[in-house]
Amino acid sequence: MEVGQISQSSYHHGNLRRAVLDAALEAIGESGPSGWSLRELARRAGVSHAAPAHHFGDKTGVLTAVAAEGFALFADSLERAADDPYGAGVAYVRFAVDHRAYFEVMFRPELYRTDDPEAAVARDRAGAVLAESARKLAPGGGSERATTLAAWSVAHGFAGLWLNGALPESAEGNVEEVARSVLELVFRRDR
Amino acid sequence: MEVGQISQSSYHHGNLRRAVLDAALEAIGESGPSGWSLRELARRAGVSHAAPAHHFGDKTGVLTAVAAEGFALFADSLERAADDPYGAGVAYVRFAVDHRAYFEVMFRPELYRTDDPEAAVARDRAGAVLAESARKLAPGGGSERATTLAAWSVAHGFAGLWLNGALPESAEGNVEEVARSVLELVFRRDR
DNA sequence: CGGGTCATCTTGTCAATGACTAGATATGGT
DNA sequence: ACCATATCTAGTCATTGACAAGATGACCCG
Repeated sequence: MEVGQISQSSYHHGNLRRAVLDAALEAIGESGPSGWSLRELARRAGVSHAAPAHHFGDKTGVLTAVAAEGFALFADSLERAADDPYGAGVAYVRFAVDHRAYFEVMFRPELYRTDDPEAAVARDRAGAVLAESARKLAPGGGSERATTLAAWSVAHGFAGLWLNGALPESAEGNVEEVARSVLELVFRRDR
Repeated sequence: MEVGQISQSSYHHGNLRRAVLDAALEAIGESGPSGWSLRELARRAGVSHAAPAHHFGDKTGVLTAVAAEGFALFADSLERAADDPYGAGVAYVRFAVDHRAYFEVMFRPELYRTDDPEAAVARDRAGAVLAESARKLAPGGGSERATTLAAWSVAHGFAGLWLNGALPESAEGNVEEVARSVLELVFRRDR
């Protein structure tokens, strides 16, 4: 099962599933989550126009796989930073910036099958880390739910605004630096 | 605002531009910002398959018009609530919930022509209200920019999370009520 | 070695779509 | 009454997503 550069000219690709996913991520990065065609992915991977559908069923299947892989990577990132809620918030934004193609699909339910088992498992894993972080943020107290939502919202909102270029000139300079100064206000409130 | 039962069978529609826009908003509400075709809009409006293109140029043109109209309505909503920053935050979320179809297009630059004059004017108008509100939130102080971004992020993020159904069970019950409790934490910090 | 089995990939096809062209029809100004 | 122009229709083409049927070769068992 070597993944390698085997079979440049062979009938069987060797790792077409991976190649199509990579092509999809590239295409998403260039023109958004739906600015490409299955046939374009096939061309990028150098295979026939129907080959991608064999591995993913249909276009939605490709996006489902992207979302599933994205949530898995996302959960990994969050877990590495989960000691401190503020760190998790920074990791949230950093993931969105560093893995834009994944992020842009993950939170767009109309694009993929949200009930896909693999996607659901990964999403729940990420959700568990967020919930745990939130519990550390607001220990006890009636405002726990609100605090949780506020923290999640500020990270998600900043990431979204940055990704779609809505931030006027604020994103100039180091994104992470700006993100930190914003997140601090909510994650490290002098209550 | 029935534009008219005029000309049910006439060659000219009378207000096709409006009819296509309404059809687009309806379609977006049902299946997302790109889950429809120009020809479907034509069918909904009862005109030929090429009629919509005459008024909007192409599919991107329809989305551009939706975004422009959306930003105009958005600016109106914000202006009505601009006295108090917290009220503006609530209006922000309420607009997203009440005018979901508009909102889902407005903050997705890859879908439309962001440099469209009409869209740009409306967007700037909304931006000005937000900036003004933010100034009231954090009068002076070096953290003004961070506070502004945090407030914007929390409203935008909550709206986005609610719209794509990411909030676990928090959205159960009155959305506005939950939104208020979240926004309060950032907009009315007991500093 | 040899044959069978099956996932992988290709070729062929079809309806739907976006975009374009040319033409038909109404509207309003003069 | 005439005509310039905006509005809408009919026709066309390349591209696309989805599907069906067939070709290829990897792997297994003897």
